[in-house]
Amino acid sequence: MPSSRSPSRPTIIDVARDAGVSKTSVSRYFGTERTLLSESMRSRIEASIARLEFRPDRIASSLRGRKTGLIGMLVADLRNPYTVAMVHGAELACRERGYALVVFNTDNDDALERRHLDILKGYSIEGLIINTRGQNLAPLQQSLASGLPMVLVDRHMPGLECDMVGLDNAQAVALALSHLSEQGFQHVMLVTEPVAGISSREERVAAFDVEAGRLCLGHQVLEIELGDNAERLDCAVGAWLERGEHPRALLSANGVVTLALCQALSRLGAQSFERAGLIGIDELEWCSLVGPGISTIAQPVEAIGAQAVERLWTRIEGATDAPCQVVLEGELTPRGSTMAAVRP
Amino acid sequence: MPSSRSPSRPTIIDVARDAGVSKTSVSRYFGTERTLLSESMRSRIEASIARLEFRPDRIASSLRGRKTGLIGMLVADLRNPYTVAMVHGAELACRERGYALVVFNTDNDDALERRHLDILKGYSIEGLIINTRGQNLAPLQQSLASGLPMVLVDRHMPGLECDMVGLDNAQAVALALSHLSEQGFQHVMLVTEPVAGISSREERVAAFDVEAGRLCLGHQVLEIELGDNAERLDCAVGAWLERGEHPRALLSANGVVTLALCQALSRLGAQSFERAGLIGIDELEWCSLVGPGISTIAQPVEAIGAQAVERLWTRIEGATDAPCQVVLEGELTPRGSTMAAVRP
DNA sequence: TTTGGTACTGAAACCGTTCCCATTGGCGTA
DNA sequence: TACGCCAATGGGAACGGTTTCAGTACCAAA
Repeated sequence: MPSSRSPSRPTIIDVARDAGVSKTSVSRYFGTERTLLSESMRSRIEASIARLEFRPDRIASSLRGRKTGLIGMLVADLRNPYTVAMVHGAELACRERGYALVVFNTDNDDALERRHLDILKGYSIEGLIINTRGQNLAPLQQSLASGLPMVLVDRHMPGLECDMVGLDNAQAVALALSHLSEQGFQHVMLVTEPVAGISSREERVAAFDVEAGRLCLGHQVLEIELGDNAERLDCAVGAWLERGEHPRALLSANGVVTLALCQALSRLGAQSFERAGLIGIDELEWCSLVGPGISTIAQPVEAIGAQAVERLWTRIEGATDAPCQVVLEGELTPRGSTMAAVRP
Repeated sequence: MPSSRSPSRPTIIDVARDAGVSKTSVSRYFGTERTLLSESMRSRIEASIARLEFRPDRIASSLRGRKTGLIGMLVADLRNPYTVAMVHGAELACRERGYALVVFNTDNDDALERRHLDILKGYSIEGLIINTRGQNLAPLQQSLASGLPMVLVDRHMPGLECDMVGLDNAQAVALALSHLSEQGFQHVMLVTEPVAGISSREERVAAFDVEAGRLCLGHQVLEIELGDNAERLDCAVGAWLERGEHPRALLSANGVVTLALCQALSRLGAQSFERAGLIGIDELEWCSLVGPGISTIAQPVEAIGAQAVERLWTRIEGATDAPCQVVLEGELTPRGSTMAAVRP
C-alpha cells in the first residue's frame, strides 16, 4: 500500500531512504552512470522503485543538466491531411528515439505562430520542426542563432539556414506531366494556391513550366485563393473547360487544391470528370472513390516527418555540418481520371 | 545587442541585476503578486525584461508551486479524421485558457498507451484527455485516484469515474433512422467495427435496435473487423445487397466504416450506390463527392474537443462535483445517397 | 512618543533532480 | 608497511524559479 502514505508522488529521496542508499545512487540508477553501481545496490534500488512505483520527474531532472526530451513542432494547419500524416511519421520517429512531440497549430496566423514559438522556448525544447508560412523570420533566426536545432518541412525559408525535408518537387511534377503526356493529354493547367513566396509552390510552378515546355504541352497556371468564395474557382475551371480543342488535364498542386477541384468539377456537372483529366499531388483516402478515381502523385508524408526527426536528432547529438536538404520522391498512382485521353 | 553577451537565455537573476532589484521582485512581476510592486519598480523591471528579452522558464517555475500549463492527451488513432478534428477543437480551447497540449498517439497499442501515460505523468501534466480503447484500466484508475483531472472522450470506461464528453448516440442514431424511414427505406443494416465493449459502439447498436424496432424497419447489425481483409466486407455487403426485396439502406457507425463501405460499394460496381441507401455517422470532407453524395450525421467534433478541455479546466480550478457527462447532438446532412428510396 | 497598520522589498528556504567532488575500503605493488 | 589507484558511494551545491517570512519606511491614531 504505498499510496496510503503521501498524497503526492514519491521522490528520489523517498526511494533512497527506502533502499537505504543515497539519492545520488538512485539518480545514477537511471542514466549512463548506472554501470558504476554494484549488483547488490542495483537490485535494492530496483526493489524500492518497484515498491514505491517511483518515476523520475522529468521536469526536475531537466532543470539541472539533463535534457527535456521534448521536440517542438509548429504546423500551419493541423487539419490538412498532409500535416496529419507528417505529424504521425514524426511521432513514430520520436518514440523510437525517446522523445515526446509537442505540436502547436498556428492556423496560418503569424501572431499566433510567434506566441507559440515563445511558449515552446519556455519549455526548453531540444529541437524544433517547422511547417508554417514563414512570415516570422526574425524570431526563428534568433532561435537558430541561439543554437536550437531546427528543421524545415516542405519548404525553405530564405534567410534561415537550417536542414530541410520535403518532396522532390521537380521529380513529382515531371512524373505527373510525363504520365499525362503518355496518356495523350496535350494541354495542361496547374492549379495552385497563391505562391506567395512559398518555396515548394514556387518549385512546383517552375518545374511545371519547364517540363510542360519540354514535353511540348500547352500549359498555363491558375493561382487562386481557396476558402470562402468557391465561385471564382468554378468560373475559372468552367471557362477553361469550355475553350477546349485539345485533350486537356488539370494538375493539382496539393491535396487541398485537389479537394477544391473535385468539388468544383462536381458542381459543374457530373460529366465534368469526362471532359478533362485530373491528377493531384498528395494521395488522399477518397481518391479512388471520386468520379472515375483520381490519379495522384503520393508524397511520402510519413517518411518526411520521420526524416525531419532524424535530422534533428543528428543535430542534437552534435552534428555541425552544413545545413542539408532531404528531398524524397513522389509516387504515381494512375487511376481513371487520367485514362483514355481521347476526349472531344 | 543583448545576445552578444551570454550564449544561454537570460535568467531571472540577470534581470534582477540589470534592474537593480531582487529576483523576488522580478518573480512577482509575473503572476498574481504583481500588484504588490510599486510603479517605479514595475517600470524598471519591465525595461530590463525588454532589454534582455527575458522569458521565464516554465519548467523551472513549475518545480516550485507554479503549474506546468501542460495538458496531456492520449488518442488511439491520430489519422482518424474524428481524432484530428477533436484535437483541433481541444487545441483551440487550450489556447484560450493558456494551456499547451501534448498529444500522444497510441496507435491502438495498449502497451504503448501505458508507456505514454507514464511519460505524460513524468511531465507533471495538469489534466488528461483520453480517447483510447480502454484496455488499461488500472494505471488510469491510479492516476485518477492520485487526483489528476481526467476526461474521457467519445466513450466511457467502466470503472473509471470521471467526466466524459461525446456524441448523443441515441439521438444521432434516431435521427439517421427517422430520416431513412421518411425517405421510404424499409430495411436497414448498421455496419460497425467490433463492439468489443466500447461504450459508444454499444450505445449505437442498442439505439439502432430500439429505434428500428420502433419505426417498424427490418434491421440487422453487421459487426466486422476492418483493415487488411477487404473481401470479407465485400462479401457481406454483396450478399446483403442481393437478397433485397424492400428498399434498403446502410447505416455506417462512424467515418472509418463509411470509407470502408464506400470502397466496398465501389468495388461491387458503380451502380451499387443505386441499389441501397447509405448514411454515415461522421461528416467527412469527401462525402459530397462520392457517388450521389453520402448523407451524414455530423458529430460536433470540435465542440467535443473544446468541451473536454472545459471540463478539465473546471476540475483544475477545483471543482469536485460528481463526474458529469456531456453529450452533444449530431446534425443531419441529407445527400443523394438517401434520396428516392423507390428502388427495385 | 509609542503603537499599529499598510505598502513594499529582499534574504533564504525550497522544489526534485543531476553533477562535482570528497571519501571509503580493498587490492596490487614497491 | 606505506603508497597509489580504482571502484563504489555519498554529501552538498547548483539549476531557475516561487514562496515564506522577516524586515523597513512611512503614516495615522492613541
